Amino acid sequence: MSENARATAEGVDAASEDRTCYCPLGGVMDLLSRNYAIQVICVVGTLRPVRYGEIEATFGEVSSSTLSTRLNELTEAGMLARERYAEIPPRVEYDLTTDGEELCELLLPLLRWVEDRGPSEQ
Amino acid sequence: MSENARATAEGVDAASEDRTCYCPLGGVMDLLSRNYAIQVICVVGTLRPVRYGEIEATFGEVSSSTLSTRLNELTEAGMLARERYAEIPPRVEYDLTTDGEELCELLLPLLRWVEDRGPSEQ
DNA sequence: CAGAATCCATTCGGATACTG
DNA sequence: CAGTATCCGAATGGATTCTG
Repeated sequence: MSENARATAEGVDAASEDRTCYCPLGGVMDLLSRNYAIQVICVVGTLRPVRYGEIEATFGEVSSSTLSTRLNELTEAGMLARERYAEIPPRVEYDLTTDGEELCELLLPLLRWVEDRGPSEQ
Repeated sequence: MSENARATAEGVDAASEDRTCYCPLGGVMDLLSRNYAIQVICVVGTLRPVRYGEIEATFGEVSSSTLSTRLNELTEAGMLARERYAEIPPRVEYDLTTDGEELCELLLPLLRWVEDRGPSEQ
């Protein structure tokens, strides 16, 4: 979107036409609204590269199925890269892709801001 | 665009030391993961002050119940302020609170980034 | 106009159990 | 260790209807 897309009182009637529409969120926005998705990005970005177990430990309460699903979704969306090492015991490392890095840079400030205000009194 | 998009790998690496736990997402994170929540913040931030009908028009497809719910949640969370005018026909204007402004500043770059990469990716 | 209330299909995610 | 598969209750959000 461009800076000149400024909204004025007159822009009201053109609301349904010209104006930037944030509605059709891409698949990424959709993914980010899933449980722990944003946190996963940030955890990987903070501990990269990081193993599955570490991520799981970071969120003590998440179920493996949920975390696994989130990891797969973000990997398929091109935000995470999964490196599998043929060792015994198996080792898998997650890291951010270039896109993931960009996203993480945008997400970390958000998370920090949320933390700073603490558990708000609603 | 802004220059602060230059955190680079250094910022990420530096954070590798601390083990901040992002798990306990505050109520705000929870709200943001709801449908259209992030977009609502950004739409209000862009068109402020904005009437209910305008917001609804911006998202052509959202149902009034969903939008209304989101608006209430964000208002109660202190991100939005609702001003009701005793006129006929009734007029209600939504605006960002101070907190909402801060949040919007963090969210807009995210939305722009998502838009820029488009839905064509993968 | 700006919603609130209700109903309900769909989705989401936790628990559990099981593999390579 | 690093997941996947399955089951199922909980939460979500759309459609519809109604109101000040």
